[in-house]
Amino acid sequence: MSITREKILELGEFFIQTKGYNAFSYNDISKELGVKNAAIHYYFPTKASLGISILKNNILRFEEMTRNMEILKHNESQKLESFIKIYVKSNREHKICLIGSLGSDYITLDGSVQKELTKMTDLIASWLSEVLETGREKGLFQFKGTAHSRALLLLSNLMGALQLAWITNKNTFKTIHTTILEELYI
Amino acid sequence: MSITREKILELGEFFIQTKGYNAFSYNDISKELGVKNAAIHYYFPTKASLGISILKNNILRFEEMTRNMEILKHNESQKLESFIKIYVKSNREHKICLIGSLGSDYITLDGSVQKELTKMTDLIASWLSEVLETGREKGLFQFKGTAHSRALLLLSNLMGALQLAWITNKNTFKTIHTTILEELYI
DNA sequence: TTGTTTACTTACATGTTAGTAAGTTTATTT
DNA sequence: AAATAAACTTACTAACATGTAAGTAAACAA
Repeated sequence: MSITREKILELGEFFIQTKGYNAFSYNDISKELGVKNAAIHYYFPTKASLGISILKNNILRFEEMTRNMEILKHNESQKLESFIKIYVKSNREHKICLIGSLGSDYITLDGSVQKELTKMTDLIASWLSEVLETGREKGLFQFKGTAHSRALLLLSNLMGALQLAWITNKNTFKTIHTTILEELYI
Repeated sequence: MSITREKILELGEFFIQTKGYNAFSYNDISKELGVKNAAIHYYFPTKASLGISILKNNILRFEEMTRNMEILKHNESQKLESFIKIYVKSNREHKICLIGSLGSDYITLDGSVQKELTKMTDLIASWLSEVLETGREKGLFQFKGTAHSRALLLLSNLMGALQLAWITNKNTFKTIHTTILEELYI
């Protein structure tokens, strides 16, 4: 409910997606916010607590998004494209995926943050899996293997594509994005 | 030629692939090696210089590997599988890909390290692209789109899969790995 | 044998990090 | 009007980071 708290979460997420978890500090956030270092500790006593809150926030937003898709009666193609749009937006904003960023720092994360990251990843993979399976049954998509393995393939692809785009710049992300869809649609 | 120098490079690479570039310190290396901090600075004055040397080393090893494949007259399937084997090994050793690890820290890297990382990535993508194209012409592989876009897709997939495997543990990597090959082979 | 180079160590400078304790201001409740 | 709670700041600590300067012991070269 606090506006400062919300801004801290927003900035923390931004820094994870740009500099990475281990490269950003409470000072980066406090400077940007125009408060002192200790003010961030007031809301999030430890960096792990901030990490957890950012992830919990993302889980809630993801659940809200998928709930809305059901209400708006999106079909599986629309659902998948909405999901991919998140990555297209990240790429435009020169950010990488939260999962990808925290994933590559996994070992250095506090166990509590690791747990939340795993939870979020499992949630997304499960949802994707269901969308792919239903879409295939309806004849919207075509692919070999299980929907779950396809979901993991897609997720790792989007994650990796954002990172590759940083290194090679150009339109690497769009190239990969297009190739994924070309293969999936009948 | 120096054995200490070689060991520093080895340890630096190991730490990048496990803890990440920003999470490991010269102290991590010196402790492991049984020398003092300043000894690392003797060989690599700055962390960026160490990063560059690790990447240059990897480029040399990659070029040697691909050269050997030509000499041993490997076909494109064998070439591709040798490449993928690097990732299978990384997964077994609980390491992520150098490109993926440094890629997600890209913004925080010194420009000189960024440049070397881009060079290495372009080299690998180009080689992969050629293998895929020739393999397709020979009827070994099947895929839509350009070989270059397929190469980027494959690379981002392998990169992402290693990171996802850390988060979800289980046999995520093998699942993705199998799915990639199923799709590529005729 | 003397000088130089190699491969370090000791010791330190400087900055940054996560985190804490105690105090202050402002708003809200009793 | 007094007490309390929220939202901070000030001021600090301990640890660790990258990096440097100066010294040293051993090997090697002239």
